[in-house]
Amino acid sequence: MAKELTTRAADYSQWYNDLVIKGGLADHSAVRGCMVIKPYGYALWENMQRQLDKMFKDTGHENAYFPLLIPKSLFEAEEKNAEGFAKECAIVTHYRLKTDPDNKGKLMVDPDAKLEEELIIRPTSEAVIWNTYKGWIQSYRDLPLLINQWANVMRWEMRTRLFLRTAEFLWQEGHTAHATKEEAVEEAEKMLGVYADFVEEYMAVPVIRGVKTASERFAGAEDTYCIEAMMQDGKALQAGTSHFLGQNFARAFDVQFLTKENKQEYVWATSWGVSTRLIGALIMAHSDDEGLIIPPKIAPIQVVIIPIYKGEESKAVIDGKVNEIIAELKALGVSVKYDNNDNNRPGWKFAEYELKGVPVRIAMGLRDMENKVVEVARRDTKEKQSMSMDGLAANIVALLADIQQNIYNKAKAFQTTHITNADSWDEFVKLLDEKGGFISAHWDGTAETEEAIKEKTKATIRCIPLNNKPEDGKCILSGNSSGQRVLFARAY
RNA sequence: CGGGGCGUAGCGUAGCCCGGUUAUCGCGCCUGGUUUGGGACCAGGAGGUCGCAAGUUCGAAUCUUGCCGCCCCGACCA
Repeated sequence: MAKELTTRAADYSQWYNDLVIKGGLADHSAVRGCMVIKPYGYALWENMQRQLDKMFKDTGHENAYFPLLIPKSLFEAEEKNAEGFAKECAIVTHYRLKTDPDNKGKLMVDPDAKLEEELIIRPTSEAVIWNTYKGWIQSYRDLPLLINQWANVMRWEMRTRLFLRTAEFLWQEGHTAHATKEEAVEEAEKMLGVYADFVEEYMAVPVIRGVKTASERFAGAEDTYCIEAMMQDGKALQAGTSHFLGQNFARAFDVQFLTKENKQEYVWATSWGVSTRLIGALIMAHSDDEGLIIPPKIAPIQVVIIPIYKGEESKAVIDGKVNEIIAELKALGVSVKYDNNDNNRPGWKFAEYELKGVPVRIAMGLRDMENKVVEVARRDTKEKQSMSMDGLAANIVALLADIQQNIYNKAKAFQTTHITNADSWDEFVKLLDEKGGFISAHWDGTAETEEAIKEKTKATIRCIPLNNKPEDGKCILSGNSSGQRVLFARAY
């Protein structure tokens, strides 16, 4: 890599960009703040998508699709939500171009084709979805309504970063309607659990489950639950959110239902989402200076096989044996790539697949064939070992599981050593500047103090952990009494 | 949106301050050959609106102005 893993912001950004681009995941695009996701990156997203989708369906949700464009009048219906997103909307104002009479070969916006009402390119779909739900919900029998959408959204962010904050990004957004408050809160918490399970089990990134403070809440929500992950430079990243929306959207879009008792009531709502930002989290949590490290459970390629041969004849012999191995691996559900491309030499391939983060590499030459072994290298530790061809596939499956666990353990150890208690202001500031990570500290619960801390240190309250234990203490800034610690960090 | 940097072949770049033959080098690409256990070597070859536009000049990659785009830092960000 061009730059080494470091915590200096500019160098870390360079390191991160190199990983994304050289790892073959994505490119910068010529369109402001957008990116091109390359086939390898998209395959990774598809694997994540497939697993998440399964988990959503296992919890009773169905997929649907809603429009990209939202009429301004709909968008502004829920005031807080509209206000929260107003600053970062792209807006469609015209529907036609025409040739420019003053500029040959160029096109201009046709002033006669101005829309009467502007259309907002969705930054999130609550408005258009709740406007639709109004027509779908009449009775308690229509509830709960549990729907998810896979879509792209656009937010005109001032500053963009590959995968972490692009102007256009891919995500899923779940939008549910319930008859009771309790059921909606339960749904929001349940989906947060689904996210946490996915990110920890499949992406091997440990997370803190928590709830946001009022000032960090989603625009239009009553409560925002989140999972927070720790990156290798000591900054936190919000990896997913789940919101209890109360009856805010139901009131804004007049979504009422008749109860068993024949009473009109507003429904209770949730929304929840994760995006391609998860790929950014994956990269920054695991990768090293040699390139990406992708956990086996979501890796587009789990095993790459590289033949080492001299001349066409030996290549044919090795091809034959490798095809047997591939068949055995595939039978056990392992995704394999055999790179017998003659254009690149083995050393080049070794480096290439390390950059791409392929978990296991098998190399086989004539020497190995004679001894009935292969050379197996694991990406996470870079260890190499000789493995017998007898029972190879089963051993590879076991190795993949071991790698998955090891990647998680390493990230977990990093997270654990980067949650530090601070009991005084000086300690708090020193930790932020010298160590980073999550800092567990007492806070008096006021928005003023939270804002003041952010102002002084750029650290925000990432969350109040769900499993928090009550503990008496004094706020690190104001000195007022506090009943529990909260997690602070500088964040992406 | 403020500050900084950059834009020259597919990628990375030299040249620019101080204007002057045919625009430099590396990687990649094409052809042939030798190679292949950690990013091979030799020989030959192809590839350029120097981001766009206007201006200054006998002459502009180089100077001036405007515009466009990208990256980094900050502000902003559920």
